[in-house]
Amino acid sequence: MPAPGKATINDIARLAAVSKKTVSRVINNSPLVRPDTREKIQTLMKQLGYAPDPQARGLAFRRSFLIGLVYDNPTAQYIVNMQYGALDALRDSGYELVVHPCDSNRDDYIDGIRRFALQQKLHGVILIPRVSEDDQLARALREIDVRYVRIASIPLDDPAHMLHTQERQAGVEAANYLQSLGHRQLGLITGPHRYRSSIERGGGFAHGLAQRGIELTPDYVFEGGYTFESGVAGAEYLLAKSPRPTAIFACNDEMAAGVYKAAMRRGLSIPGDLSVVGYDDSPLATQLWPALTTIHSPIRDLGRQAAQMLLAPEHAPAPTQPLSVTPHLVVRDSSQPPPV
Amino acid sequence: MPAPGKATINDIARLAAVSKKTVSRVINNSPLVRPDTREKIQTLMKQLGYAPDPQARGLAFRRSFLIGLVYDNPTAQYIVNMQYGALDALRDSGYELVVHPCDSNRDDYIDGIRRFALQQKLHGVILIPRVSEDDQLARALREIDVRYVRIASIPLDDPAHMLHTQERQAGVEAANYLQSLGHRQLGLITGPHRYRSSIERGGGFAHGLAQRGIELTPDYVFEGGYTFESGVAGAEYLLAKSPRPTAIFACNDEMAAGVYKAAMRRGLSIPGDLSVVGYDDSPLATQLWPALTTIHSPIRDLGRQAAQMLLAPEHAPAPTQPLSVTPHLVVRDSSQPPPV
DNA sequence: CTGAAAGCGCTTACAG
DNA sequence: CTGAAAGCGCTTACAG
Repeated sequence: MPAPGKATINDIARLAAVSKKTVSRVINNSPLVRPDTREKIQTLMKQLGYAPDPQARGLAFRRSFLIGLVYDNPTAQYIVNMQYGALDALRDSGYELVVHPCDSNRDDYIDGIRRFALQQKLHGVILIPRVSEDDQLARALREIDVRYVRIASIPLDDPAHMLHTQERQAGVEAANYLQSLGHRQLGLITGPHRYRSSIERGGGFAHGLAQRGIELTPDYVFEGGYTFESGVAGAEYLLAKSPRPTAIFACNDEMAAGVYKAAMRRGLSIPGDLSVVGYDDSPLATQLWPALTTIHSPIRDLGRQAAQMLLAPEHAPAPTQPLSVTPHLVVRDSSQPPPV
Repeated sequence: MPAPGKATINDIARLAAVSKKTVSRVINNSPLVRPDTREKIQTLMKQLGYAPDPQARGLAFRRSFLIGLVYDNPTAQYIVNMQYGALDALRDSGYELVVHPCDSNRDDYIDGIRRFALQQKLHGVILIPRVSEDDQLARALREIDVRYVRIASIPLDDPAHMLHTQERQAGVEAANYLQSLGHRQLGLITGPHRYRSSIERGGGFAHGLAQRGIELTPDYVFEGGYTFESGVAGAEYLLAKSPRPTAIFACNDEMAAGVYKAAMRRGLSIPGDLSVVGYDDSPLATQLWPALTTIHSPIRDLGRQAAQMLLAPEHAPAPTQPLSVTPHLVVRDSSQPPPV
């Protein structure tokens, strides 16, 4: 009797009086096993606490049971939620999650990911913005025949490889909300233009306003860097304008926190003098005072869906439309109608 | 000529006109290879972009090249920094990092980790508070002969398995600092008593004050839950006392943010009326206004050291004293001498 | 210092 | 529906 957790396919085969090939069939859910044989084997596996060795299986299969999570530099909360989501889907699947941050500013970064995928014979890879926006990376993965899912704010790839975050739509929602409160003089602090998400969030906001007949002139738009300091700078800029905006939409919460600082320094009260809406619903949002109205994206769901897509059977029917996930506005205490 | 990244030990052996055992010796840095043979083989490996297959190696070695990172529920920033640190040490080592969150409130959680370690034949495991504080888990890992490193605020294990965070010392430093500013009436918001870190941080603070002749009476100590809301509650409690404390030490930044909220609601200015010191130096610390004075711990260094310990040669001399890492106070804008 | 044989724990390809 | 043989890409144990 082998030690618990140490049994091999040979132990099971011997005890079940079948060949190891039959045990293998049970492991791999082959239909070509008589029901009673299958049951006998499954019982035995449970009794011995048997789990097939992923390395041996991987060696024979010529690929591993590892999913890679590849990202450049999102916020900590984003990464962690994504990991939790992916792990939700991988639980009890026999697959494990290997984290692989990278620096997409290095011109050999794709090579690093290729080597990673090749050497570990990854089953698949989840790509998060902004690396997910890189078509060259996607092509490199296709070339070496590694499955991948790209999480992005626009449909950049086949539906089978895409998870769409609908950030533009969320920008529209922020615009509609502020308009409905009665704001007419708005300010926008975007992220860097090289981030597709920034363009979508800000673009959606401007579009939403335009739909309701409010013009957002370019001098009320400030390009930030998704950082606290750039939020401060953006707010300094916008709050010095005349007429002063009564509401500011910042394309992430960190910049929104910067807006708080600039407003407080000027003695402006939030939301009395200025409404602020952020994006991300980071932990910060509820820890600021007043609590921040912001856009919540179901990041964990994204991670779960991405992992599920990678685990789907090889020839499962591909969706005709990219799967997507819908962010929504969370109203807290940083927004109200403009002062009269 | 095999495709790049697809060569095997057999290709190398054939092209070098040696046996694959000799190639294996080069891979494993055996000294039993003639220098010129070694060099010929190494050149060939580089030319073909050869990297040994970790699964095949693992199968033969009876253990994998995976390091597990096991944690319950620390903050996102902590997890991510720990991961970056561990990956710093693993880079180009052939080892990969597999993340494994768990729920230490479930009574079968140790079993889950055991199965994970056993099935993946992990090379080693990094344990973060609070799972690192669980002796039963450590024992379980020892029983199945899996290497582990425990990161904790007190030396719970052999030096070879410990990384000591010196949180008590940091608590003392916070006390000394506030005392030196002239504060005599202090308040303390601790974390939950079931967290060892909370006891050390708070205990160090009280001890530091006592050393300088300042008594911290129990009614000026509030047991929080490391959450924002508990920080608010703690501050509500402390600020209602008479005499009112002129400074509060919160055992993490999230609770310190809660103190901000409570103070602002009461119309107290920070740091004019109340000094606040936090712990963690989370992103929040610089995004609050005023920026928070807090304790910075080199989490990434911790992760790096932990991984290095796991990679150390099997019979490397163990340290006689646990390795440790020293946090330090970062003074920002939330602290100043008490009002006169 | 080097190598031929056997084996790690699985699966593939084939046969029945 | 089931199995014997060969192989995945490495290392161990042994021999020289």
